[in-house]
Amino acid sequence: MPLPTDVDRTKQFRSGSIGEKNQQKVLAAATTVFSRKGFAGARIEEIARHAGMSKPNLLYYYNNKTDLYRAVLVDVLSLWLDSIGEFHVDADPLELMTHYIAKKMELSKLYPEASRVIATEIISGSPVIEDFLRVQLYDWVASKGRVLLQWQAEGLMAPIEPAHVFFMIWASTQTYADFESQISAVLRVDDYQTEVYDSATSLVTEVLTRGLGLKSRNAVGH
Amino acid sequence: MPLPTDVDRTKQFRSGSIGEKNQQKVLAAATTVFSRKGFAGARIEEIARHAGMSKPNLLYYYNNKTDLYRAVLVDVLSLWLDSIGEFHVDADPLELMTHYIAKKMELSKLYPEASRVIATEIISGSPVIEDFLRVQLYDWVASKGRVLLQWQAEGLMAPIEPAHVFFMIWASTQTYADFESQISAVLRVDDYQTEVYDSATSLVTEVLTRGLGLKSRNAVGH
DNA sequence: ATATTCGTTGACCATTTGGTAAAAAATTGT
DNA sequence: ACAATTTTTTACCAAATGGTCAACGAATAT
Repeated sequence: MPLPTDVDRTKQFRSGSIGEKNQQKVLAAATTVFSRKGFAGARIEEIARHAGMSKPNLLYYYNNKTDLYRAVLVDVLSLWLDSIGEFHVDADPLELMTHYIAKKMELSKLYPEASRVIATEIISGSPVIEDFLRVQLYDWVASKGRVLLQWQAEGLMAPIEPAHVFFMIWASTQTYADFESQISAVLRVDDYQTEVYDSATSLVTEVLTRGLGLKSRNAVGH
Repeated sequence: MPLPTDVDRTKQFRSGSIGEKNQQKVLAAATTVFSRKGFAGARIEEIARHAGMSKPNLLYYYNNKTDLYRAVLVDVLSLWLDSIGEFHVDADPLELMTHYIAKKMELSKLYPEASRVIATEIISGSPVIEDFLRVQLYDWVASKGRVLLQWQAEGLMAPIEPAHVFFMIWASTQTYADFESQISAVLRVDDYQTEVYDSATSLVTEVLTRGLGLKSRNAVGH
C-alpha cells in the first residue's frame, strides 16, 4: 500500500537480520514522536533515543527525516485501511455498521499513536498523503457509499449523504485516540484504555445506529 | 479567560496605537502558522513574514515564541468558550441542542485555524492547556452535564453519559475544520466553506438529535 | 521645534538541527 | 581462521533557528 507515485526509498533487509528488527524499532519510535510533534516538530535525534540508538545509526536505517516520515505514514495508513472490514450489500446493515464502529474504536484503542500521526498530517493540510486521500480514500468512500445508498433505497437507513456518515463515524471514534489528553482531563480516569473505550464504544454505537436510522433486515418492523 | 496561574506576559499597548494593531496582526499570523505546524514546528520567522514584518520586529511585540503561543491559545480558547451559548434546564432540549450544534459548526466554519490550533495542542498531549482542561472544561462539562441528566430524568433524552455526548458533538463538528483537507479531498468540492458546512450542519444535527433521542418538551408524544 | 516615546531594522550570536564521512566494531559466510 | 559484509560510533559540518542589541526612523506630546 505505498503512497502514490512513490518509489520505495526504504532500505531492504534480509528477514531475521538485526537490521530488519532495528528498522522496525525505528519505525515504532518515529510513530511515537511524529504523533506528538508532527513532521516539522519532530527531532530525529529524539526518535533515535526512543529507538535506543544514536542519530547517525538511525540515519543508517532511513536516509533522512522525510523518508522516515513517509515510511511511518505508509505503515500507519495500511493499518487504517486494514481495520475497515468488509462491506457487502447483502450483509445486515445494523450488524455491519455496529461491527465497523467497534472495529474503528478498537483501532483507536490499540494504535492511538497511529491515529494521531494521521490526524497531525491531515491537520497540517495533508501535504504527504494528499494523493492517497484524493484517490484511494475517495474510491473507498464512493464504493462503500453505494452500499449505504442501497440500504437507504431499501428503507433500512435514513437518507443521509454517505460520505458524511463516514466522516461522523471516523470523527466519533478517532476522537478517543486523538483527543485522549482532553477526554482524560475531563473524565479524570486513572487508566484511560480500560476505563473509557468500552463505554465509549457502546455509546457511540448506540447514538450513531439510532441516529442513522439503521434497521436490521430480519428485524420485526416497528 | 487567562490560562490558569499564568501572569500576563503580553505587552500592553494603548488602544488605537499602531502597536495594538500590529500585535493583533501577529496574533492572527501566529494562529495560521501554529495551526498548521504546531508549536515545535512553527518558525517565528515564518509568522513574522505572514504578519508582514521582520523577525526582530515580531519579537518586539511578543518576547518569545512561548509567550506568543500562549497568547494564541488564550485567544483561541476564549473563542471556543464564547461559542458555547447558554444552557438552561428549562429550555427546550431539542431546540437547545440543535442550536448548540449549529453554533459549534459555525465556529468551525468561521475559525477553522483556531480549531486546528486547539486540536494540535491537544494531540500533542495538551502540554500548555492541561490545567485549563482539568479545571475550566471539567467544570463546564459537569455543569452542562447536569442539564442533560435532568432531561434524561424527564424522558426527553436517551440515558447517555453526558460527557460523551459532548465528545461526540465536538468531534463531529470540529472534524469539518480540523480535517478539512481530508474531507475536501473526498468530496472534491471547489469552495469548501460554501459547499460543505450547510449540509454538514443539518446532517450532523439530524443524526445526533435522533441518536440522542432528544425530544421537544411541547411535542406531541410519538 | 524638539525631547521623548514608540516602532523598526541590520548585524550578530549561541545553540540546535539534519545530515555526512570514515573508521571501528560486530556479525556472517566460507 | 579469515574475508566480506553489516552495524555502530566518533567526529564533524553547513544551515537554520530562537533570540539579542545597539542604532536608526517615525510618531507624539509639550
